Amino acid sequence: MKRVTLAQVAELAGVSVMTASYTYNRPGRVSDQARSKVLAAAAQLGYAGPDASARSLRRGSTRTVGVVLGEHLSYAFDDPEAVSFMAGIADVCADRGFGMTILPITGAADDIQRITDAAVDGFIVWTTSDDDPILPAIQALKRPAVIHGGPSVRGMGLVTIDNRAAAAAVGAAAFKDARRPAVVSFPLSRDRFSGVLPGADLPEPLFPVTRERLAGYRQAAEAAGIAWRDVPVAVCAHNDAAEAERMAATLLTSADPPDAIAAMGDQQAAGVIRAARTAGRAIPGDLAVTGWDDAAVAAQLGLTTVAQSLREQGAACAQAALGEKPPSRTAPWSIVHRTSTRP
Amino acid sequence: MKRVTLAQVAELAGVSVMTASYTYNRPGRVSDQARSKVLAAAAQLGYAGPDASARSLRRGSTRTVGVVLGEHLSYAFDDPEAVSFMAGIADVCADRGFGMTILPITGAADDIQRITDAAVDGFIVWTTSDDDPILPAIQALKRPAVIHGGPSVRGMGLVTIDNRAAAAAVGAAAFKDARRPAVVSFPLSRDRFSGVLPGADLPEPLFPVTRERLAGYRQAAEAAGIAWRDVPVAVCAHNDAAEAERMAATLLTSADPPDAIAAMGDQQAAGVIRAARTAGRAIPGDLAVTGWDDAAVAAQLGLTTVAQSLREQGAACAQAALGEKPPSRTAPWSIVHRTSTRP
DNA sequence: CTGTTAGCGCATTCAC
DNA sequence: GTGAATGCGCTAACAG
Repeated sequence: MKRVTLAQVAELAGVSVMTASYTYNRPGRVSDQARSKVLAAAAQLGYAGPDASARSLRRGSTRTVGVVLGEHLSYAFDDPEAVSFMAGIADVCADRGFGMTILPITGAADDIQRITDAAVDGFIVWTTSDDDPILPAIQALKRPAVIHGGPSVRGMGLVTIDNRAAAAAVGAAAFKDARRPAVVSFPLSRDRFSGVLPGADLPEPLFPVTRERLAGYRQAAEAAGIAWRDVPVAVCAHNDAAEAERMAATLLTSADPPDAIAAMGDQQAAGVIRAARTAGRAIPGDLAVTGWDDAAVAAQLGLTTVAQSLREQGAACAQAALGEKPPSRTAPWSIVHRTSTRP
Repeated sequence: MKRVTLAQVAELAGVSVMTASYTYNRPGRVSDQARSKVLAAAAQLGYAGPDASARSLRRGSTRTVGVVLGEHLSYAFDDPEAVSFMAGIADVCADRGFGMTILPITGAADDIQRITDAAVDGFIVWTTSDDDPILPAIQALKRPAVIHGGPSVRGMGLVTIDNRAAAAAVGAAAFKDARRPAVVSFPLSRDRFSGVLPGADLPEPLFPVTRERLAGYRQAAEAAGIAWRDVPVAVCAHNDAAEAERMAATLLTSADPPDAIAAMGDQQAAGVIRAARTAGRAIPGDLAVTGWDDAAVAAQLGLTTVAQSLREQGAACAQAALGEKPPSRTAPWSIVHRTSTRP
């Protein structure tokens, strides 16, 4: 069973190749008679429509966007934030008749190969670090590209909220009336260091999102009269509830335990809350906690958090990657005050 | 800035097109000298590598698999089961250097168009209904295709567990010592009917997974001496915790409330447990509950459930869609007994 | 190790 | 409303 071509269909239908092509691409420009002959011939030969690769080559576009997901793909799917971002991309792609190709980054050298080989018209890159080698690779492709979160790269769009301002705002809620604030942080760089350090001793974070949020938390701490060197920052290697719970347990059992913890994600905050329960701390009395993203779990737990629509940001990225419009750069956010912080 | 071609690179490098081509595809077959000339020319022209569409056309394969996700794509990403299945696919694709294109199904007529237009070598279809029109469309493409869960379609592979047997087994745990068992079910068909009916009055389910699980629950009920007509089945329009919670609340406040509920997913079971708490029912004393999939939430809630590795099944689907090996058909499962059922 | 030939399957011209 | 020619950018198959 070999591949059936449009030419064979045309021949069997007794029309030219172009008439057959029009039947699929501009049905209106073909007479009913010709069209039905073509369709009949196609059915008889088992021709299911024009070949996608040939068509892409011919028209110079694949009608597909590539979504670059850092680290394990599984991580991306495990992360509800990433997932709703993807859903926003999917909304736009489905509407425009575009496909959406997932380009998983494994950390191996062939990542770049997969990027340059991808049959896509544009790229959407999920938050990564300043030094990620895929960035120059995508840049060199000179196709429309957007980065979500950061970093900001010449020639590529950026869709993000003002992470520093939002962190300062939610940090203010977290650290209100606190004597001993702490932070549970996303990874600083791709080497995935994990451990607790005073804020002032942290190495420079290479993930812009992490860097900005830390800067905002620092502002909030200092506004509350606490020096950054006195704020323990628990750096997680990965963004998940389990590691955050372990980190929070460490903090809470230390000599001078925190009475406020600002996390960087709702999942992390959920882990912190579990650790607090285990340690017998009341929330917010003994410990104020804040999250980020206003996920479902935030509402369930009464978490004060930063609300942003990852879904809308995903949609904005998709539009930019399709070349429809320049990315907005600054997406809206707001603080949702709930019961996990002191009133 | 026009598209740079391999021919231009070859010309600038002073070699034939094939030498340039080999430089990218079989670096070993080219002298160091030629290779560096080609690379230098490419760098000078800003050539980033062979065009993916042209390459796909030429070699007759796209090195990409298509993943067909029912309903809203967002649903797929919102559902942790689906997500770990996707991660399994991604594992295999990343390893083989394949891309992974998401083909979202919106329910509109152009779904089929998107399927036939997809530049993919094979298809993986996430659980759907017997009458889903995309099935014949994919079948007609005569490319490797696998369905997860069901239905079973001629010419397409199937990767699934024995849902009926697993349902009978977990149902036995759920309905142990129960006088009034009930079921919280996935949708029966794509029209998304929602409501509570006696088991015996249900319309024939068109989703094979739902059908098989219902059949298993029926076996379990009858084995416990309860007629299927006496088992209320709450059919949800969607697979999420919130709707399951509402359904369970309805069941629990009815005249003759259940003392055992077998759900079809852990998320649903989590919703049932929330409803039980709200209604002041003790678990498993007043109400036994079972889930499905052994997700993280199941361990947290002490849920008796069916364990299966969606991730491994995703990987198996990917291998089949790549034509590496025929699908296994029957994946392993087991019952995990925890504290949500009577000992 | 390198080059020549010959299309892959289709859609954009531009005729008629 | 239909058709003939042309080439999109690349690589398999063979020579040399």
